[in-house]
Amino acid sequence: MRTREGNKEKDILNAAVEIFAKFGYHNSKIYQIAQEASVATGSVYVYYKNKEDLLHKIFEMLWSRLYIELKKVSEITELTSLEKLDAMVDLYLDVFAENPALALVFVNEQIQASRNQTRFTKYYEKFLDLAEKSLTEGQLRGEIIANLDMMIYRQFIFGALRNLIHRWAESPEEFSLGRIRRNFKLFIKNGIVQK
Amino acid sequence: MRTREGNKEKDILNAAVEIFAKFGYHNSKIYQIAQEASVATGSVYVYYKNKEDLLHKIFEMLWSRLYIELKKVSEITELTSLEKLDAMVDLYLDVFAENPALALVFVNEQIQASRNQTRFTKYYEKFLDLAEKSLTEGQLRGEIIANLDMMIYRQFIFGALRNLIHRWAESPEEFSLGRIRRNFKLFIKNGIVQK
Amino acid sequence: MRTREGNKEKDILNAAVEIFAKFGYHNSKIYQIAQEASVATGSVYVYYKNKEDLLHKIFEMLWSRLYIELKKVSEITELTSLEKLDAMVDLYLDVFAENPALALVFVNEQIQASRNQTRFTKYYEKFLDLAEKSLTEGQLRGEIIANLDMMIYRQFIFGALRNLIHRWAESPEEFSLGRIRRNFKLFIKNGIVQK
Amino acid sequence: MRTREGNKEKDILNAAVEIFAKFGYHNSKIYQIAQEASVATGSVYVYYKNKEDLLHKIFEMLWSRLYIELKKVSEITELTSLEKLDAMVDLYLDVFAENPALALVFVNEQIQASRNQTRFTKYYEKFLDLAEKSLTEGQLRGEIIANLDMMIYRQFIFGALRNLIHRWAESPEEFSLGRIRRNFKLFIKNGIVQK
DNA sequence: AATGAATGAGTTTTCATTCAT
DNA sequence: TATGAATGAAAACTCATTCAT
Repeated sequence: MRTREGNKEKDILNAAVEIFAKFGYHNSKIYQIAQEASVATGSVYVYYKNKEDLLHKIFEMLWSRLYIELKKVSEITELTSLEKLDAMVDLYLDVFAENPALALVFVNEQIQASRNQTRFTKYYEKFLDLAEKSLTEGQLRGEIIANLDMMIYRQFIFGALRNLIHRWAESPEEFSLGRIRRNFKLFIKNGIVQK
Repeated sequence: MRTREGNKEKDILNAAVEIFAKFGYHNSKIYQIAQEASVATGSVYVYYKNKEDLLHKIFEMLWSRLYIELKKVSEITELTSLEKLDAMVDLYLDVFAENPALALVFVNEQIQASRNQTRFTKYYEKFLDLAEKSLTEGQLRGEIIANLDMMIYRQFIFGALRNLIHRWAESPEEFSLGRIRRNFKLFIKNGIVQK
Repeated sequence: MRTREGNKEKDILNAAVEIFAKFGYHNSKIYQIAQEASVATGSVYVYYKNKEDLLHKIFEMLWSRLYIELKKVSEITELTSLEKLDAMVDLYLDVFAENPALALVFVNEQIQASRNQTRFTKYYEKFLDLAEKSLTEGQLRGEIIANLDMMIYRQFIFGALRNLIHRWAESPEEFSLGRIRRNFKLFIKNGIVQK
Repeated sequence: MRTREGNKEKDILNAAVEIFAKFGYHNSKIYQIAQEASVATGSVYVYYKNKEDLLHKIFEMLWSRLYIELKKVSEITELTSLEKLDAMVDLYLDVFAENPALALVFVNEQIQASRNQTRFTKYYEKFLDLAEKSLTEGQLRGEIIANLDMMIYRQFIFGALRNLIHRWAESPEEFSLGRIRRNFKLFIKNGIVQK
């Protein structure tokens, strides 16, 4: 619970992030969110249509941020495709860095958020498409192996990154973001085989 | 004693897997599971304490199978550590290969299954520990790079694998297991950089 | 649970007395009674129509015993009416003396037993009627005060006796039957005023 | 805030008294109570934790009233101990006089109310202790026989009174409170023996 | 007669959502 | 807007009773 200047709509969404992160979407009660936001239960419904809407708004906010950032990165022409890949990992981690609760909701409730709602699948695909584009450029330039199964690869790195963020959000002291950042970039590029 | 034509206990568990996979744990109703298993609602409670127990039994069955298989693989002395890593990926995929619904439950409900239940976290850690052991051997033999952050790496591959299984379970025709199998092994070992 | 020679019907009824005494009628489960009687759940229904029937049979057995004993006492012509009153108290206590569990069921479940069943009210009235007859004789003989409101008085002593039996059944070491017997007889006859 | 025309909390408790009196605690359904109180089923749970809580609140209210009244009586120094005893009988009857349903619940559900709850046993004991104190004073002043087994006696009169209240509540026209009041006081003090 | 697995009607309780103020 | 009391639909779970063997 926080003292606030008066942006109830934002307060409620932040509260929802905290509560969803703590108990999971289905175990969270609207009155808990209201309490966390220091508003009355009914006020939640002034700003949000229903419980599901809260979750959707969280994902919407998140995906649009991710997409905007990614767009920026993908448009920096000075970067090699491998540098772009690194930059994408960074932006991804940066979005969550300030807010572990948000990371937990993102990781744990993605399935629930997608149910009855194809919007996020699209966002998600758009995001991966953009990432893929950079990689394809890298192949043309000979920086990346030519016979890369992109469809598998993008799910590969996305899953790996998601799981590491999950670990970090659960125990930030054990899995520091810096350590994740450094190693992740190595793994996806070079693998682990001793040459 | 009434007839017991089939194995109701098993039927109910299989039905639960189907229903959980389709709707998610929280959106699944006991009567749906009963119906799917062609038994009365009350019969579910003859064999299982409650809804959560159903989920736990599914995970128990799964993890014990995974662990047994992994143990076997890790004890084959003839394999190099990289071959072992491949074998582990295979066994993991093989467990789910016959049952996409099971894969979906495993991937989507892990968090719910762990709540109020530390048992599975242990299984999971035991599994990763065993995998890690093989990798450490590989480092000693010079097959794997020495400066590998194992703690990050094991979460890296586990997350990647989980996500790929998820994609496959959702659309097996798009993401065939063979394709996943082949590419995954390449990625984790060699990365994607053109040398 | 006991080992028995083979009178299942009786075993089940005794088991019901124990379980009803321990948990109360409504909190008792048929399977508990079956277990206590070392029979299968279904066997209870071989001998008794349903749960309520068990309770009715217990009360039936009890009231018929009480009534038979009372009849005997009331027919002993050598006794004064005050001696008869004492004898009645004794027979009442004697019926329960050997079986505290039975006493508890009798005291606690009387209301439930009477619901949907007027039979016991009749027994009960018959019992009190017979007791009343002895008292009326006593009035004629001048042993008992003439202006006694019998209708109130009989409920008075019945309630008092019931409560004392209850106390005894709950903690026999604190409220011994002998002590109850002795004092009860004094109270109903002489009161407590110092003359 | 929605209108609160009456006092719903009190309405529900009163409704519970009526329904419990009519059907018994275990045969009463929450929706019956809600209906009797003209509220929705869920509203019962706004004011009371669960069904058992309703019963507890009834007993709490009752015992505290009884105890307060008793305290008052016991502190009137002008009364002899026998007069105090009479006054106690009066207060006891007065509490129920206006509400037969309450009397029935008090008499019939005491055992259920005590289960999982020692609070009421304490109230009950405190009540009897206070009554006992008055009697002991009477013994010192020579108003009451010295060799009175108080432990038995207090259970004796309590049981008798309870049963008479029960009869009255069931059929007030047959057992008028006035008649009970008058006779009860005679019985406990003087017994029935013609001197 | 005896069994105990199977049944499903019946009830409590929860909680997202509404709405009068 | 903001409130929070009131709602009632929905679901998990219980357990007396049945019945095929």
